[in-house]
Amino acid sequence: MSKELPEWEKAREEFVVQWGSLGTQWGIPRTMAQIHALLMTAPEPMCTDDVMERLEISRGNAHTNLKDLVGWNLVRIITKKGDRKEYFEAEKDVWKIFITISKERKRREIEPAINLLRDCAARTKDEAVGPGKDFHQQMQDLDEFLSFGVKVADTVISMKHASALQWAMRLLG
Amino acid sequence: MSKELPEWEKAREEFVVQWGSLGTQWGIPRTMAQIHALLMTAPEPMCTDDVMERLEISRGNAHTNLKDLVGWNLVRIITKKGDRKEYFEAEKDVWKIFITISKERKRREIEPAINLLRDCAARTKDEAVGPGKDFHQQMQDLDEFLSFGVKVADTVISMKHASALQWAMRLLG
DNA sequence: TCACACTTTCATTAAAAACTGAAAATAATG
DNA sequence: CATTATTTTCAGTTTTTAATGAAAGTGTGA
Repeated sequence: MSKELPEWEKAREEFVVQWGSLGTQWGIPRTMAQIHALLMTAPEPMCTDDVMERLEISRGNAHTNLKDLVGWNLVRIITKKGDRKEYFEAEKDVWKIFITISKERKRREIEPAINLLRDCAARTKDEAVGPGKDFHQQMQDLDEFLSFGVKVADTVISMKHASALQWAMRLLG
Repeated sequence: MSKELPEWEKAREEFVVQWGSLGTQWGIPRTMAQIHALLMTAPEPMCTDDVMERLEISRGNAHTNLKDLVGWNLVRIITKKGDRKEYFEAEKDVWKIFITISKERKRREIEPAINLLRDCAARTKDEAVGPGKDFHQQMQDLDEFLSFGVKVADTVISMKHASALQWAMRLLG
């Protein structure tokens, strides 16, 4: 007797697989994106074996990617009493997911870039004319833009969903 | 006699190399990011051979990545009269770069995701209770969030830098 | 129309990234 | 403390992605 999945589980299957492909285009490992999709749509927290079985992947792979997701603060570990296994549960609130990803990307991707730009700007601060000056200016422009973006992001990150929505609605007119 | 680079060119060298590494963390091919960095800081448009020589990469590699950057609208082709070579010039205006990247990412990454979410939501629209309903709701929430984000992005994309700045300043208080 | 300058493609190779599976480490239980 | 359940690591393998370099294609001008 095979497992005849209910309709919503078929849609979920599709979601997981496709989210995985989209992930790779985003530069996110396929398995990580799939696990995230799986957990975002999980009625209950899942353990490593659940994930392994569902996605037909190895223990090492499941483990590593689950822990990476925890490192991204997109997934948290749940323990049930009388059970020594770890269960994993994804944040499902879309606004919270957005905030979390914004924070992490800022930290991992934007801030290192800003550091590089500042370093390059500092090294050329005495260039007064020509290409050297232009280079310095370009580094500074990029730095200012990203730094300003970070400020905006920090503000949004600190907002409640409702306030952010209100604010954005005003923009849309 | 070796080429003793001026100070700003050393900083540029650093910028190109490091921007390349940052790129890979972003999911952008190293060479593509390096070429982009090189062109963003180029006093003059560069031809394929210039890029090959500077980055010590093959013709095929240089060609493919230059054309990919053109496909991203981050670089445009310049022709000089009396010269049949193509020269490449990157957009240097930070705000324009931002707009361009936003547009492309929307098209390549967000819109396909929205399509998937809508499909999954549609397939489960009749689920009235329990996990099936929750799944449907989750797909809808994600869809709504991303669609709203696209609207905001479209508005920002259509704004002049100055207006966007003014608007953001208001947010920052 | 031939030769040349340049661009594009693509089969092959190289490099990087992701995944496996099993062993080692850890920690809970009795 | 010994057993057992579970997590973590990692050397080796597979898969994917990127880069090479040479050949094919294109189009311009003599």
